[in-house]
Amino acid sequence: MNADYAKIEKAIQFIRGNLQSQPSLEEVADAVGLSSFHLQRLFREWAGISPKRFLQFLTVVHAKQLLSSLNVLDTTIELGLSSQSRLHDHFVTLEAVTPGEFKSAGENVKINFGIAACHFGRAFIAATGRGVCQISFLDENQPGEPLQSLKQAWPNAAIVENRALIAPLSDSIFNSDANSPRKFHLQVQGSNFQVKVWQALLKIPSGTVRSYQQIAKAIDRPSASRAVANAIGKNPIGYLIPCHRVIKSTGLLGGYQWGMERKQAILSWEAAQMDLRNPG
DNA sequence: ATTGCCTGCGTGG
DNA sequence: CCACGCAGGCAAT
Repeated sequence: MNADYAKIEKAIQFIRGNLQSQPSLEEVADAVGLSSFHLQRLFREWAGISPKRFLQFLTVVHAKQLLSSLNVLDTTIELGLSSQSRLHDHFVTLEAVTPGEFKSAGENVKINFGIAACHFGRAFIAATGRGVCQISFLDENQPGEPLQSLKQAWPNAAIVENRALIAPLSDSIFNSDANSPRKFHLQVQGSNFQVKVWQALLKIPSGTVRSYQQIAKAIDRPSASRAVANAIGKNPIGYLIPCHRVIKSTGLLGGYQWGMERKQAILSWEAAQMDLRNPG
């Protein structure tokens, strides 16, 4: 299931680079190095829908629709009220610690970390006794980076690898099904502003997106879209804090610290799940 | 769909 | 306090 992601990523990369020419399935398959039949099957297994449908989710038009359909309802945003359309979302609580507080109180913390395969590549996951404190997707060119930033964020902690502990955790994060949502507790450090932003992200339902501007409004700092973007870029807990669900107001994706293809993949996958459940 | 100009704002020195 | 850089926005093309 995970080795597939590499292929998916390649396919997305190719499509993004050739948007204007609307590549056919065959061309995409060619670029990835698979037969079109194989690629078709791969998509179905990975996303649950046909490639054609999936590729629609990659377009700017689609993203714009998601943004504007929300605007019609309300732009000032009550984040998180669309609970009926919520699917495959986790219930996440967040415990925030300022860097200052951490310095005095946060010693003798033990952190377990591990790397596990998931739907979107390999994930680096770390947790204290109190909760998850980091989720990063592994860049195979910089495999040491996540551990490095973990150490930097928690300089006084005892950090140990514990695959046996992390593997089931990873499983429950990435493989929970819509009918049995899991509960997670997160432990993060950040400035007040950053924490506010991250909390706002938690209220974006799976399968939908918001613009940076909308998040800025939601935290009552309507002109701070840029600062919001910066804060989002520092999100230490990928996926569970769904920073991938924030895009530019133009419908373009904006950036992603773990790679644009991955952002696109996660968004499209979530859109696909939504689509499966709620066709038409 | 692409480019370039402009901006406000949190962050770190 | 100031300078910096940013995962943005918008208008012009």
